[in-house]
Amino acid sequence: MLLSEHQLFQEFGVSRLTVVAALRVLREQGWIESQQGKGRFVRGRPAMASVESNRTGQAYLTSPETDSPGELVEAGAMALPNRVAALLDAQLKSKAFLRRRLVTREGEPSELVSLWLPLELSEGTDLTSGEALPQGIRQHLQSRKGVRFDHIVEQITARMPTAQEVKQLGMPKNVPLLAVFGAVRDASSRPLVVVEVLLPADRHELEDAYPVA
Amino acid sequence: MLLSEHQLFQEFGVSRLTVVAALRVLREQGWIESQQGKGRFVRGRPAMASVESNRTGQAYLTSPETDSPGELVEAGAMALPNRVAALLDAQLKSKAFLRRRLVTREGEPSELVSLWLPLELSEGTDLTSGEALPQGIRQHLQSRKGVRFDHIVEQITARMPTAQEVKQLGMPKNVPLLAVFGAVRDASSRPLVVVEVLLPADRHELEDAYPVA
DNA sequence: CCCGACAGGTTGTTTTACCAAGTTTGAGAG
DNA sequence: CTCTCAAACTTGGTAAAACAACCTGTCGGG
Repeated sequence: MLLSEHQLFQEFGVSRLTVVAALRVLREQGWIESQQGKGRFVRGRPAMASVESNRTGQAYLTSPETDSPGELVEAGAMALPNRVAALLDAQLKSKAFLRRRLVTREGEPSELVSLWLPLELSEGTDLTSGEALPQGIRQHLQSRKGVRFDHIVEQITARMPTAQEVKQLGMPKNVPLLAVFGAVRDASSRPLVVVEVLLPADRHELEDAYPVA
Repeated sequence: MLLSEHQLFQEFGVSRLTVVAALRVLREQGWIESQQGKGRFVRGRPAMASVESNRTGQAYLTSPETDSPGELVEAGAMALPNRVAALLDAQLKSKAFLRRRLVTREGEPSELVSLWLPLELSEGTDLTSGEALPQGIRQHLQSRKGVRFDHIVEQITARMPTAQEVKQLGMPKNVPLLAVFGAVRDASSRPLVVVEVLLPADRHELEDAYPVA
């Protein structure tokens, strides 16, 4: 149990409102809980703090490409796969700019990361060049094109790899792939970019932590 | 741009602090943003509100079993698989209570949901009976055993199904399984329960939405 | 012995007042 | 015409005070 509001604002020489405002922050972050008439109690959440929340789609958009070694395997305008066209609200069989990188970890091919951009969003950016971006993709697009990332709709599926994917990723052909699609949207729900991450299931798994509602 | 604080508290006949408190809630929920000296501006997030956040582990713990038709295929003390033992901080090859249900949708087998409980947590609960629970699992355990769910660590993997799983789920044997492990913990990080959900990848995918940090 | 009223604690919420800090605008000096 | 600067707006934050709702123990009376 915590000290009462009265004790706290006397001890720290501030007003009651200030104490309440501070305790409200703690409550909203989940550290304490309060019961009217009884008091405030430490709930304790060093737990969630030690397990980082780790959303796959997010990571590839914020960290610079130069941080993870890899090789650009494709960059240019391509016809959209159906699923990506749906996520981008685009016509079936229409074209968009594709940038695909094979990321390597410890010298071995590890995952295949693809970025689809509508053509008008790719113009005037460094994404069309063959170089690795020294800046995060999110940072780059927000400053160059004036768009604002707001939220991500993430879909996770599993499927068997194609022959080409087996070759590129150097994986056994009877092992499934984890496929993560992240559709980035702005605040008015307009799709901006789609990221697809292909992970061989024998070498990767996804982990995330979240509070119970 | 919104009306200024001055205009708002005059119009609604409340104090300025009340207006500010209300606007703070809107800001924390992402609807508006405020700039000191300029004003408050609608940011607009009907988007995130329309896409429900949908965590797989969560769903199976809160909704009652009687809501989803299915059949109990296993209930009793079992030796723990290695991965589950690790998630429960238990000794390898130790035993725990297993409750496994085959959930059916539209008359067809759809997913396999397994619940592992340490033996001391299963005592005195209705989970050991063969009946479907009319209450959510979370509700049941919190009231019967006095434990409090705090957060979930979720791992997502893909693998090929075993022969038994192919038979139980009535799925093709060359289609991978999406496996979701949810380790439920209390506020001090002590593991309470592990849920495993097995989803045939040709019929299921996971979808979730989250704000860009 | 039991039970209800009451007092004194707690948090929840609002009001009024004041000052600080950032932005914009326009009047006046040059 | 241009520049400077002050005034008037905005949000951000604190102080002191009051009342409401809730919990818990104590002190009675039955």
